Amino acid sequence: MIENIREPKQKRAIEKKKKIIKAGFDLICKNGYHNTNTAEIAKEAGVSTGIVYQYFKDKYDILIEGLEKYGENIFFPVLDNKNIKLDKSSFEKLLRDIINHYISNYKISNIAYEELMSMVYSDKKVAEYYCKREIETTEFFKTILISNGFDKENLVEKVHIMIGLINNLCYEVIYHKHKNMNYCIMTNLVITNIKNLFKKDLD
Amino acid sequence: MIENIREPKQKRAIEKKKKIIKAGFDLICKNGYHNTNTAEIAKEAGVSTGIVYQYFKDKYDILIEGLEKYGENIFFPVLDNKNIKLDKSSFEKLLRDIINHYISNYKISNIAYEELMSMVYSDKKVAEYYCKREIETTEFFKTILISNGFDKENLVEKVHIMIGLINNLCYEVIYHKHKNMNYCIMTNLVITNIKNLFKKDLD
Amino acid sequence: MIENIREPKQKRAIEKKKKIIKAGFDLICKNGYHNTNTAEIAKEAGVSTGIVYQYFKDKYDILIEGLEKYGENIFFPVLDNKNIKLDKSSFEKLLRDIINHYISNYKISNIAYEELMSMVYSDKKVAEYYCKREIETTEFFKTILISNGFDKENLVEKVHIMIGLINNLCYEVIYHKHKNMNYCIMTNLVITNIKNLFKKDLD
Amino acid sequence: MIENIREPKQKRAIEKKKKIIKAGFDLICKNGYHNTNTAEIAKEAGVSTGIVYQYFKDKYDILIEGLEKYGENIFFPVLDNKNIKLDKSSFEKLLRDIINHYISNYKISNIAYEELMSMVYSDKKVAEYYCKREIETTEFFKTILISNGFDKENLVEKVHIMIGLINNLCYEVIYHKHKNMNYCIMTNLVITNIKNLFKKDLD
DNA sequence: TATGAATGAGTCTTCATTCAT
DNA sequence: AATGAATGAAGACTCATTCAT
Repeated sequence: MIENIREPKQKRAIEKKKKIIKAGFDLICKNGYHNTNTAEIAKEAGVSTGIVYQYFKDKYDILIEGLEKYGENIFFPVLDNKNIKLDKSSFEKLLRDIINHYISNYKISNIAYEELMSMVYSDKKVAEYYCKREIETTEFFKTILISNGFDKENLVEKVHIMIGLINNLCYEVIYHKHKNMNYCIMTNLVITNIKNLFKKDLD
Repeated sequence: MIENIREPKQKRAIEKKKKIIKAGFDLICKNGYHNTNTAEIAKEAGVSTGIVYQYFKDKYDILIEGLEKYGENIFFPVLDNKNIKLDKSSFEKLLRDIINHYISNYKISNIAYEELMSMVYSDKKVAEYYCKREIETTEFFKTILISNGFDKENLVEKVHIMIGLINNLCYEVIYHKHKNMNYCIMTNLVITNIKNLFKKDLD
Repeated sequence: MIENIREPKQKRAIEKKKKIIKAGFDLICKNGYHNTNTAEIAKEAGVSTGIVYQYFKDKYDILIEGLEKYGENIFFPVLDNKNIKLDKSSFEKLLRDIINHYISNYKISNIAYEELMSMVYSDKKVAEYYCKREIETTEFFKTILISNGFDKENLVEKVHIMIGLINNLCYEVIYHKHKNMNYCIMTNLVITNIKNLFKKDLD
Repeated sequence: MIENIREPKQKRAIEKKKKIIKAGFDLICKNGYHNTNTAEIAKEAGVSTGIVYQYFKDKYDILIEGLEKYGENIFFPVLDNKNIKLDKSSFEKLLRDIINHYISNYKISNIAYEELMSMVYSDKKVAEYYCKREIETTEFFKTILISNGFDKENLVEKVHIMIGLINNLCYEVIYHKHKNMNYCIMTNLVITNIKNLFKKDLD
């Protein structure tokens, strides 16, 4: 078989491809991969069903491209580098900012988050993407902490734990699956916990 | 409409129903819900497709019954109550036991775990089941800790964080998605972390 | 193949067969032949599914036996012979009695009537039964009229037309599919019409 | 949910849709709704099963569209307006023309007629269609009669009875379920009967 | 006689993908 | 480059009937 997938060169064609990615990714995030069919995607994108298969190998391909393009906002929301100012006294402030940032991002895209998390556990490429984002995030925090004089020893492990704690917390706050939990207290506990991880660096 | 679902009364029939649940749940856990069809389930269980629909409303129903029956081994593996001995000096030992127990259980059923976690994020009833198990586990630890004199204040929140930490750790150990991580160190960090949570109780 | 259908001899067995006929016929009349399954029939009759096939060749057989047993009340409701008194002056009264009798019978079993009429047009045996009832009814009226001195000439044809007129009228009255029709006038017209048929006999 | 039914735009596609309606309606009329499956319809129409569901919601939809398209020839066959000339002396001639027209039409489509009549009694939409046709026919005759100076009083009722008489007669002639009936005499009786209905107008 | 468990062919419907224009 | 028509395999579910006990 010849490789039939075309990379659009013309401006209008590029726009079209983008529209398909957006429409497909949005629908999948909203209704799930299995509940979204290509006809819907084409309709939502305002194109014919046939054209979809000139730009994408298959339905799955749309998801993956969509993920690459929009996934950043959904898994481990990126922080604005410039706003991060960190010294020992402002560490707690930073943590609270991160938590708030995550929560407000998750709130916006919580349906997408659930649908994609589902695929993290069932699809290899989505899992890889999630992992990549996690590593990027880890690296990001590592860099910041190192440049602020934190000890490099076991830093990856500490950051990983930190991210896990934050993620768990935020997920709980957004979906509050457990009725009898006080999120204010939980947040404080998590922050204390993280500060304990970096005790040496903060003293 | 008539209620078509029959509860088998004969011994052999009850066995057959169990076989269907087992076959269905196993296949779903192995290949995913969408990649498992009723014909396969029937074949694997050694029955006809028709009988499946006499004992179950639909394919989904098989999953849910399977989950109720076998889910305990997959989400938050249950600990043998009798082996738990806890005083302040043995707290760390307990944590290590839990972690090892979780890891060895997850190792056995890691494919099932991933497939079901996928549904935790996409299916309401599976999500509810997961949540139920989480609450049961939380209650279990709460009870133990209280009966050993731990302070009740914020105990739910602390245990929840503890479980989150353990889960994250074990997941990472099993799947080690991140190459450059030292699990021994991570384990120690997590244990220290948890001990810090209960600092007051352990002094 | 051996003929497996058993004619029940024991009293209890005969009762059972009757129950199946009643349950089956009732359900078919209520929900239609295709929307009634044997499991329902068995359940409604309070017997097992297996036993059904010892008394009946198949589902269809139940319908036919039911029809033989209960059809009289549904197609061309039978008149009480003894109450019929007819002389020339009371002919109109008789017609009105018949019409009222038909209407009150159809009212009771109108759902059954529709379901069975449906089968009159699609099933050979039901059609035959309907036809048989029509002939019986024709004969019944013929006999009465003859014994009251009506002319035998073309009597079958006249009675057939009469029955058609009455049936149409009653059907319309029960279901009144047409909004703008005055049934009182229609009834009078039909009666006049029938009296015209037998003009010679009534003068 | 997206609206999945497509209205074909290309010429060939429109043809195909028509073919499906024709094939489906013909098969249903021949074998009955329940004895016709979509695969057969598709095969008869020379298309794939998939395309059927792009043009029709379901099998039932095919029937209804077929009915709208071809039902006129089956229930209450339409008369050619231009050929109808009516004055008092030609009334009987008109009646005989109608009867002959009905009989020759019914002869052609008698199997269809029976299958559809079956549905008139079991299916709501088919019943509605039948009723609509009956009303249209009533209106048609009303208009003609009025324009020829017939009295408007009770005209709907009279025409309804007339149509019933004709229908009954023609049905009997086609299917002659009763062996010992003289159709020539019956026809004459029916015509006399109808003329009696409009006695005032014809004098 | 009786039960109810078991069968499996049959049906409608969906949808990713390809094709003709 | 684009359309939308067409494909057909696959899947969930039903139910009349038979079988084992």
